[in-house]
Amino acid sequence: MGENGHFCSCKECVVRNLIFEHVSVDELADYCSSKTERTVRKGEKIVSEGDPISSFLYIKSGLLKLHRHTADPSYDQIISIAKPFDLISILSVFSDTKYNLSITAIENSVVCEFDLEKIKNLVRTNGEFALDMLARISRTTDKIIRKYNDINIKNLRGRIAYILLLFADDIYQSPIYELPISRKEIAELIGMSTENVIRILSEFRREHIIKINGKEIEIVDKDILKLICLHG
Amino acid sequence: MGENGHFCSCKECVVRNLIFEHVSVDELADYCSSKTERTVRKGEKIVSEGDPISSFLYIKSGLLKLHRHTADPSYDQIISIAKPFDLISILSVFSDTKYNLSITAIENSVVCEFDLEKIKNLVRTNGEFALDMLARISRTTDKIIRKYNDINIKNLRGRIAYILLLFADDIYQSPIYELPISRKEIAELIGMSTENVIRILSEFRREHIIKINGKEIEIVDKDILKLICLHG
DNA sequence: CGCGGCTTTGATGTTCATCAAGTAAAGTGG
DNA sequence: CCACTTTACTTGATGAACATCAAAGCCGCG
Repeated sequence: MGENGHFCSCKECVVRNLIFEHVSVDELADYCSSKTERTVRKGEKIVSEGDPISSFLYIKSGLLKLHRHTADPSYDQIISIAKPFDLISILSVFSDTKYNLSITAIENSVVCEFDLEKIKNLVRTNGEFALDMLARISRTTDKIIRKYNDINIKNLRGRIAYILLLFADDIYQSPIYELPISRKEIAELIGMSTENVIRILSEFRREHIIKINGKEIEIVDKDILKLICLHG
Repeated sequence: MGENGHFCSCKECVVRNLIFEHVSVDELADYCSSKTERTVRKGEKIVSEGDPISSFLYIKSGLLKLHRHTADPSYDQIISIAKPFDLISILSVFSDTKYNLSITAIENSVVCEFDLEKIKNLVRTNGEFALDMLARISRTTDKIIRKYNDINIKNLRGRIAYILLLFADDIYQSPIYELPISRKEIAELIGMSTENVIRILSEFRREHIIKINGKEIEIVDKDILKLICLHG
C-alpha cells in the first residue's frame, strides 16, 4: 500500500482531526493500514438492515441516508442524513452485531472502512479516544432525537420550511442547492405524504419564498421561511 | 461513611453488575465513596433544561421521564421513560456541559449520583468500561429512536395500544398496573391530544380489551391489543 | 417507442385537534 | 376537617388539517 502514511491518506484526511485527535502518529499508521475506501454511486445501498457489522464506517465525501423499513404497510422512514466525516455506523457498532438500519447513498460518495476490532481496541487502550467517541455518539443521537422533537410540533408548512433550511444551512451552506432526495424521500424524512410535500413546495413557489427548477431549490426569502419554520 | 464497601452499597447495587462489570473491587471502592443517593418524590424535577452537568446519574428505583419543553406554543414532549438502572444522564453527559432536556420523577424514586470527573476518568483508564459505556449509550438511544419510528407509522389506536403494552411488558412486567403518568403525559409521549388519549382508552374499555379504574389499567385481551398495535 | 417511476394538481373523505361544558379528584388554606 | 380552588378527567360537537384516490404530464431508460 505504498510507503507508510503516504498512500494511506489518513494524515490529510479530515477525519483524523476529528476522531484521531488523540491518537499518536505511530498508532495512526497501524490503523491506517486497516483502512479501505469504497466509492459508491447515488442510489447504492451500503448497509442493509440485518447485515452483520464487521467494520467501522465513516463518510469521506458525498451524502447518505440512514433509514428503516417496515413491512406491513410497506413503508420507509429516513432517520437522518449523514454528511462528510459523520461516523455513520456509530449508532449500532458498539451495541450490536447486526445493523438495525439501512444506509444508502443519496449522492455519489466515498465511504471509509476501518477494521472494527482495531477501533474497539483503540477505545480500550486510548482513553481520550474513548471519550471522543462517547462525545461523538452523543452528539449524533442528540441531533436525531431533536429532529423528531422539532418535527413533531410543526404543521406541514413548518416541516417543509425546516427541511429546506436544513439543506441550506446544515448540509450545503448555500441558499441554492440541488435536492439530493426525491419528494417521496422528503416525505419519509419528515413524516407526511408525498403529495403534500409537492403541494407545499408549490405553495412556497407561488408565494415567492423559493424558486424551484426540478431538484434545484433557491431560497429567496429566508426570513419568512424561518418564521414559517418556527411558528408552523 | 461507614467502613469501606459496607455503608457504600455498591457491592449489592445491581448497577455494579451493569456498568462496573469490568471495574476491580479496588477501583470500585474509590468510586463508591464519591456516590450519593437522592430520594425524590413523584413530580419532583431532578434536572432542568440548561442546568450545568456536574454528575453522572442513574436511577436505582422508581420511574422518571426525560422530557423537553418548547415555549412558543407551550408544549412538553416526553422523550422516554427511564426505569431502574438506566443511566439517565447518558444522553448529554459526554457531549455537553449543560443538559438539553429535563428529568422529572413520575414515581417516588432513588437516584444515584457519581462524580462525573471520576466516571470520565474511569473511561480513560479502563478500556472495557469505556466499551460498556459505548454499548450502553448506543442501546439507550436506539430504543428512543425506534420509539419514534414505531409511533410515527401508527394511528391513534395503535399508539395507545403500543403504550399500554410498553407499560405491561417493558416496565411493569404485569398485565395489571397503575399508570404512573396522566392522560396528558401519555399524549406528550406519543404525540396526540389529551382528549383523544381518553377517548381511545374509553373505546378499548367499551370493547372489553382493557379495564380502567382511574389510573389502574388491566389488559384483558392482550392478543387483540397486539393486533391493534401492529396494524394500527 | 413504450414502460415505469417521479412529479404535479384537483377532488374527496377520514382522521384527528380543538372547542365547549361538565364531572370527578386532588390539593390548599382557613 | 371542611369549603374553596385548581387540576385532571370525560364526552360530545365541530371544523381543520391532512391522507388518499384519481388522472395526467414528464423524464429517463432499456
